[in-house]
Amino acid sequence: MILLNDTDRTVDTIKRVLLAHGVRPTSQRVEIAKVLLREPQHLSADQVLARVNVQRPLVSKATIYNTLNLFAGQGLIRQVIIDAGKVFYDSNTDVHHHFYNEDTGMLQDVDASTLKIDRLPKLPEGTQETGIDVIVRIRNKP
Amino acid sequence: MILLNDTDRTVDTIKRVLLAHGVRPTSQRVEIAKVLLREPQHLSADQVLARVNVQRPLVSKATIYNTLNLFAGQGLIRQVIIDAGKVFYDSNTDVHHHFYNEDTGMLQDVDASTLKIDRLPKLPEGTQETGIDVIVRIRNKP
DNA sequence: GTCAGTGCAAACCCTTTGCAGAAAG
DNA sequence: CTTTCTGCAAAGGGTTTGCACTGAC
Repeated sequence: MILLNDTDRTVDTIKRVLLAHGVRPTSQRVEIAKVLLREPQHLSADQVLARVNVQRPLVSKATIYNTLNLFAGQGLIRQVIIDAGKVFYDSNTDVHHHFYNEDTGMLQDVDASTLKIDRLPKLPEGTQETGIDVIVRIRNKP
Repeated sequence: MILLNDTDRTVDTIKRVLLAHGVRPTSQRVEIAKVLLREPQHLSADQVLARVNVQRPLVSKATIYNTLNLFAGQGLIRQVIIDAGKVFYDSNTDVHHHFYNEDTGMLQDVDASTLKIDRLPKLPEGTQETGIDVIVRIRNKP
């Protein structure tokens, strides 16, 4: 996981992390990384936009989307797709799964060790696996 | 699974299936069911629209969406969410999982027996499970 | 100086909605 | 007859794009 604690979250460290992932550290990207890499969290693009721009407008919506897609492509964060039109960006890139509460909309981590897939299917000829997404959908008991 | 072979796919049988699932069998719904319940398949709303209206316009886009959501709510079909804005409707309602080929966009069934989840996580307090979605993402080998 | 990155607004895509007319029981 | 369903077109929301400007190296 590429999370940075408070002392690590200096602009210099963040720049180094970005460069290590093949991402040019522009000021906007550093701001976005600062928000995301603070702790394990699930944020929508809109939430990232809001948090980056709390004080004053630092990054535009277009750049938020470009950057989130770039980060995801470089393995800095991970996309979690919940519903049509509900994408979360997960700053925890370790192998893990998710609870999705359909009543509250809340997304919650499921540690890989507590949901064990013990048999993997044979992949179709000529393909390679790029990841497994497991979403356990839950609802509040009536 | 609620699939109907050729001899079963009479309007009367389809109407009976719909009624058994608490769905009023209007002519549009019968047409949509006829397309979906033919075989196990993964269709987008647009594909369903196209197939229902090959000969002549029988069902409008709004009704396609209304009906697909209704069918999914009544357990006649199942939604599979792949990407933001990529929803497929799966006429196979048995417990099973999916391969998603990111290169071709193809969705493929994974039989439940070949992907075994042997340990389930403890659900959060006061919640009940409504389903588990597993998507194995694959890519063509270079 | 050159090329990549950014911001803005418009464009896009898929899905949902409001409402009047049509059909089902 | 009453209620539900359908169709149309318009609205909606989240995301992407085109293009001129800005900033990084």
